[in-house]
Amino acid sequence: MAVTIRDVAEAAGVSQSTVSRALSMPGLVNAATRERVQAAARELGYQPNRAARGLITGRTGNLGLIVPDLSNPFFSSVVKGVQAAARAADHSVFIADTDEDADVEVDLLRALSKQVDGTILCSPRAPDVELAAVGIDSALVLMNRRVDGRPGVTVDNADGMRQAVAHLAALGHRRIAFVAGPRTSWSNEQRESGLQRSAEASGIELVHVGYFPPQFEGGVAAGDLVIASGATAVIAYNDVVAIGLLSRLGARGVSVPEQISVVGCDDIGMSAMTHPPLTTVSVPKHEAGRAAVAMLLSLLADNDGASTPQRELPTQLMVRASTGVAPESDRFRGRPTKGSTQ
Amino acid sequence: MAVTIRDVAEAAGVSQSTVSRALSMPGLVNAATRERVQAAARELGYQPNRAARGLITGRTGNLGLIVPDLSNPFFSSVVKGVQAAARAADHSVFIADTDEDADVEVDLLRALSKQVDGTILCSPRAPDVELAAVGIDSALVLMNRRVDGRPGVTVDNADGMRQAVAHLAALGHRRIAFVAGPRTSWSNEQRESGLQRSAEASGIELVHVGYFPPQFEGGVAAGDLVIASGATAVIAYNDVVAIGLLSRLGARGVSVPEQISVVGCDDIGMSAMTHPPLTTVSVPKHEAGRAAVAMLLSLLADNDGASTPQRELPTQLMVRASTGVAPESDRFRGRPTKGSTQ
DNA sequence: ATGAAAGCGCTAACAT
DNA sequence: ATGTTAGCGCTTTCAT
Repeated sequence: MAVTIRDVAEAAGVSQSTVSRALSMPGLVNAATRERVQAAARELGYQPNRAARGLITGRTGNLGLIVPDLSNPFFSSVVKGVQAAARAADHSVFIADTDEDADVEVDLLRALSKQVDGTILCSPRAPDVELAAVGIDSALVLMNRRVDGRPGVTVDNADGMRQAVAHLAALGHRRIAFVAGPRTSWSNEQRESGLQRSAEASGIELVHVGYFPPQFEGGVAAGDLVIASGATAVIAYNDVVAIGLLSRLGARGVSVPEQISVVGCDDIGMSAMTHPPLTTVSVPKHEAGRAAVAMLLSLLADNDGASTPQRELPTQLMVRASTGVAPESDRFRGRPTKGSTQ
Repeated sequence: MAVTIRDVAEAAGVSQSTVSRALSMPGLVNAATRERVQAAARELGYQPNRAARGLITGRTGNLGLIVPDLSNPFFSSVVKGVQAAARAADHSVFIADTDEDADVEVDLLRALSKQVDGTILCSPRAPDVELAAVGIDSALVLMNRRVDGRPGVTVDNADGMRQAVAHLAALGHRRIAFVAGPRTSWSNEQRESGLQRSAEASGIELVHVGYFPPQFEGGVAAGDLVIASGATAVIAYNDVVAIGLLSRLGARGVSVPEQISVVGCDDIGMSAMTHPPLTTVSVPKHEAGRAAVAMLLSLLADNDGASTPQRELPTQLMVRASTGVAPESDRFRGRPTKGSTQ
């Protein structure tokens, strides 16, 4: 059996409560006894039983994190940020993956909420009304989503798109394609509308080539539509899609950035390593994760359930080699190429 | 306050113990009362408090999973398999990421072991002696590692390599490069030695181009060495590295598979979507995750701490377009190409 | 088959 | 400043 608070109390010659205080609220005990207790605890290798503590404090010391797809590097970065912040605050985190399924999302949220003090719901796909309504037993912080009445951490997607458009416009592009992500993604919506506004403001023609799964294959599938669109530049919902796009453009023999410039979003690690390296709107993933944890913990600290803090983090365009000066015409299109798989 | 067993007991007009039995060991109570209790529980939305239950049973209902790097799609697949199996058995899982750091690994294992019934340590990088020695409070199952005295789930890496070599040999390749993964990776060691044996047996010359981080950039870095090696085919430690390789080969203007054939390992989703699609040794990731959970749970069930079950899963070569007939000579090498970044 | 009672390890009043 | 006591919600003897 593991060593309990009682063993420590006996070893130190004090009562259980003193041990409890010496360990949790050191200020409340005499320095001498405190040290004696701490020494005994250390010597015996005492580790408080979290279940027992939780039973009385009503806190589990656990956080939940729900993401649409762990295999998307964007989310694994967020996970790492959350993990780090949680560990620093002596909390553990349950991670769940919804496989992009909005229904699973709410179910998981309900299930998790029994076992954690609070949950971070990252890039939820469920509709606003559901998110506003879910009755759960613990705190909830949204990430990459703004819903009235719910605290949340977001990034300035619209400004990222503005930067991207400004960059492409400066390079002479006048017709830009957009490969959208899931319709149910708030980030996609934000990016799409931000893009639209910026394009209008700069007199750029925007071609919406459709909604695609936010995965490599989404980009591959979109590639041919992008080529057919006649655009000289394309902005993808995220880097994973942009990389799929790069792959398909390569297969079709279209060279980047000579014939088409490509811009991604998120700045996942791999995007700096592709050929060519991907120009992308960088999102502070770790920081967003940390911010969400901080918000959750502060919510738990001052338990006035009414506050719904919001925090928006900046985005930053990273200019790399996948974007370049616009080609003078689109004469290259339609020329059969060696790499073509058709 | 949440609804407790006491509320259910009152509502059903029975004692707490009866409620407990009706819910946990339905066989022990009268069918009539059982239904009454279950109805009451359902009506009140009763959810047993896991902390309270854990306090008495000594089980938390939680599992731990430690992986080297969540952003590697291989591990996110494993995670998904583990999650699914755990959920099916009504367990939650704590996931931790070591960032490929062997020291963090053991620390995390110790920390986790206090809060879970058992832990799956996936692809550990720590040395055998440490793994054999760690004294922890809960069960441990290794994955992708075989250590005496520890239960584990592995895959037949050597056979996968044998299949790959046989495939390449049949295509006429006589000189094969190998891009190794981390020296501390057991899988790498298995793949390397399996490869060596198969190459010898088939009279193939094997060129070891060095050890690389198991990431996209590892493959990029290895690319030039592979080209310089004079090999007509290359086998990479895993798919992520192989994809980095593909990228670098493309940048250097070396065409795959015409000039060099490329084989990966793991069969991550993306590998079927690259250009060209990647021939790879498929590893049953989900199944391995499920198997590890099953092993862990069975270990927990019959708590005779002595048994150390081992399970090995098969691997399967997936032949795709990145491998082809060996070029007749290596005259292509050194020719400057448009794609070169040098 | 059911109930009463003890207690898992801990913290939080309440005493001293 | 420290000790005593009473539970947190549940399972599990032990009675009945």
